[in-house]
Amino acid sequence: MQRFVIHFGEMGSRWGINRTVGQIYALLYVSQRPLNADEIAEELSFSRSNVSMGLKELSSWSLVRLQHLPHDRREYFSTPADVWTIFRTLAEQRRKREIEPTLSMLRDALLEAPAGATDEHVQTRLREMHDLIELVTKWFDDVQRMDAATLKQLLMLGARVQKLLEFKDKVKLVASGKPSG
Amino acid sequence: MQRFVIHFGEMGSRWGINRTVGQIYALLYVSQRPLNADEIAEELSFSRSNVSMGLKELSSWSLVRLQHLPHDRREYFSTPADVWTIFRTLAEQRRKREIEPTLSMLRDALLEAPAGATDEHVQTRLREMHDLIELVTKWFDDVQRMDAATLKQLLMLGARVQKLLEFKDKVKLVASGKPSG
DNA sequence: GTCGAATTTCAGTAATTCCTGTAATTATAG
DNA sequence: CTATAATTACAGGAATTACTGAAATTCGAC
Repeated sequence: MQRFVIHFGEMGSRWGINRTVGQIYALLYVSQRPLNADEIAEELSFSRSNVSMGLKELSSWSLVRLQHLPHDRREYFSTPADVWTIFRTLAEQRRKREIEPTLSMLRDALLEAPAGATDEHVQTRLREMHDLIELVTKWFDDVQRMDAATLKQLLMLGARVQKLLEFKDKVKLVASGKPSG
Repeated sequence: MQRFVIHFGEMGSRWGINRTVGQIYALLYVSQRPLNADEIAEELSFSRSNVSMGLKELSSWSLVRLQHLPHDRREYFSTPADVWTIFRTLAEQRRKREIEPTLSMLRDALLEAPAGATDEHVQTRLREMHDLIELVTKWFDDVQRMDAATLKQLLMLGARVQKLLEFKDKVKLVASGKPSG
């Protein structure tokens, strides 16, 4: 557990979230029961206020759940029990914070009238990036709506999905009366 | 172009790569021809040595290509023309630097003998995370080997892949002689 | 080999980000 | 409403990261 928490803290810093936040999340993730801020501060030897900031950050990412225990007015925090839920939340939030702003910046830039050959080339490149991001994001969005079981099935299919795609094409060709190649 | 470069710089800092590196990459991405370090330094108003460091960083991620022009001993840098190539490289590198270390940390932790109920719960959680990451990574790996056209087809299929999966199951049932549900 | 242009290294400084303690705020039990 | 536990905001210092200029190194032409 020690190692896991520390590793997560380090990974966090490679990622734009800071060490503290990473460690808090890791601790909540492995904890058997919800923890309050004092317990977290104690366990990780962070100041109480640092923990408060970290929890606020995690809340803003919708990555932690806040709950109250009977006869205790302190706030207790936990992570979802299901890793898939965590995965989805993470993807959704990153999309909202990083992908969407980038897409709208690209769209804006593409609306401007190009002034010369250089501008035109720039716009071509921007459009390529825009289209790629949009395609990948849309797909992700679609896939995310699937229930966990279907999603898992799709993932486990792996590269064999290619066979399935080829098969589908064949069926289509047959149905439309064309000879299969 | 201005805006694109600046946006990329800011996005970079949310990401663990610094502003300078982000901007250099963005500039190379939209540039019509390879640029040398002096040109980059000039265009972005960074010091020559900062650019050198940035390019080194980008090289270590295999994100830029180095080439020489005839009768010019300076080094010229460019990005791949194809956005899909960039996408793949990025995914591959992040996997190597972030996913693999995490996976091996998890595996190590899972090999340890649990000392008590708490440890057992921790290991359960770690295993859940390990399995998820491994599944997603393996899938990504598979998919990455596909040619661009197949990949694009798969992405464009989006959620309709679910239909395809259901169809596949039906075919299997029929083939094995069971009645379809 | 020597020369000189191009690149990199590195030490020091600037800038940013992180973290803490204290003070202020909020919320609830009585 | 009051008392007090719990949480949060924030200023300032600590730590980290980014950036620069100068010196060192590399590299190719001659």
